[in-house]
Amino acid sequence: MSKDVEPIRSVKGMRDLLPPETWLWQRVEEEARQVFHAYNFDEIRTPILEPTALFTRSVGADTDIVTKEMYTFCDRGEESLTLRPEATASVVRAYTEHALYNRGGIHKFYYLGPMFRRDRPQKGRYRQFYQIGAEVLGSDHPSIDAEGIELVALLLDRVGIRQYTLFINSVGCPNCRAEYVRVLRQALRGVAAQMCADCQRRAETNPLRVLDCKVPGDQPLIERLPHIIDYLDAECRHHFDRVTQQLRERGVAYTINPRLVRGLDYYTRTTFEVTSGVLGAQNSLLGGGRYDGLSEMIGGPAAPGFGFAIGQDRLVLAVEAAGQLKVECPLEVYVAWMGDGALAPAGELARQLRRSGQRVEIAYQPLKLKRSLAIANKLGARFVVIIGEGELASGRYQVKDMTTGEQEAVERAEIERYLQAKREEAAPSET
RNA sequence: GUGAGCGUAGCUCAGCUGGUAGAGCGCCAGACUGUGGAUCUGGAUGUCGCGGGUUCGAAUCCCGUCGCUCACCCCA
Repeated sequence: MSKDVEPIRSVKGMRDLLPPETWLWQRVEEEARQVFHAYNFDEIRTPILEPTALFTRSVGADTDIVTKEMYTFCDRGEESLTLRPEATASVVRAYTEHALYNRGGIHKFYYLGPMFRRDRPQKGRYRQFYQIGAEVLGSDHPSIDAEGIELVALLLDRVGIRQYTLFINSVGCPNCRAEYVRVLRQALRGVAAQMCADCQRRAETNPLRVLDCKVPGDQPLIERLPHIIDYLDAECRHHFDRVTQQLRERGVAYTINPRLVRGLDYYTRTTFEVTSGVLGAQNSLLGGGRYDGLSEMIGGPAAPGFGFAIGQDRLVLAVEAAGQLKVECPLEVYVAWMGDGALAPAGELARQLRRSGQRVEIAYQPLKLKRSLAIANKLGARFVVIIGEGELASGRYQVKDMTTGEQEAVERAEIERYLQAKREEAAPSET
């Protein structure tokens, strides 16, 4: 490392994911894709950069995300662009832009990728973070909500997470929410003075957020505030009852949390969230809900939607804590060769095994056998094939099983089959 | 944006009230010229985050600054 030049570091709140952790990330992504495919969701990929207005209109111009947490800049001094802080708005934009609603039916999308939010970093919260999410567009049927939540439960199960709480609530439609906010403001007028400074401010600016307050002293007061569920109109109430009924039928355990109000403006009716105790203060693992008005907010047609986003950084933390998902990426074969004449034949064997899909490493330069074996051992190789003068002369290579230390001479042409047989006898149940 | 804690070898950390830099792990080599893991021996690596101050002398004390972490806030 040079002492004269200031080393360049990664941007604050953005981190490198290194192996072996990337193996775990891949596993989580593979499980997610499988579950999405099983529920007939298709992948959608939208740009990371969007016009700023997409988010100011959808997420809510007064939310913290828009007012102070977005990476916004002017492109060549002209258009205001923003690194996406979430993906739902983009998916709905794409749905509208390509007039997918004209194709009829219900559209089910999933996506994986980085999002950007200029928060102060802490555990489970980064400025570049990753979400695994899904959106269902084109129907407001309660079955959509129930199926999405069922999907989430299956995915959590697949990655070995069993310790979590699923909260559900309904925030109603704009009509009943307006009524509730009025009642809530009324109720707050009486007690706000006894609450924390933040709540006193929220009582004026965004009374729903008072319900989220974590200050212990405020809790008894919040308990006595009216619940939005009691102010839902008949249709919203019916919708909520159908969703919860279906969750019971589907065997999905949930807890109704009347205080669960999502932070984004576009949510209607169903909201839900999964929290995990292993995540620290940022305990929300995923969240989502219905957003029947979002499409119109960004200039599209009326198009009901439902979706959720899983915080992948947090999901991986929870997967690691649960310790159920074992990820191994074993090196199958290390090819050790001695003498210049052995390089070509050794390379040929490595190429053959690699083409059949095995993970193979080969020494790049001449090494003593002792050194080769030490490297193979460090790399965790299951087998080492040893090729030197004697092996070349006989046409039989030494194959060493690193787990048992046993080795035997195998005909060159038989090596691939031999390794296959050894693997099967070691793990007969796996295929 | 606010607050607290922490910055010493590649990693994890020790270094008491100031006296000139250490351990374990890892890495390299050898004991062992074609046999890894174990053991033993030896070796390399640090502007003690950075800048300033106090002092005969600072990793240690003081101030500032940067970075990381956690929490608040907000949220996945």
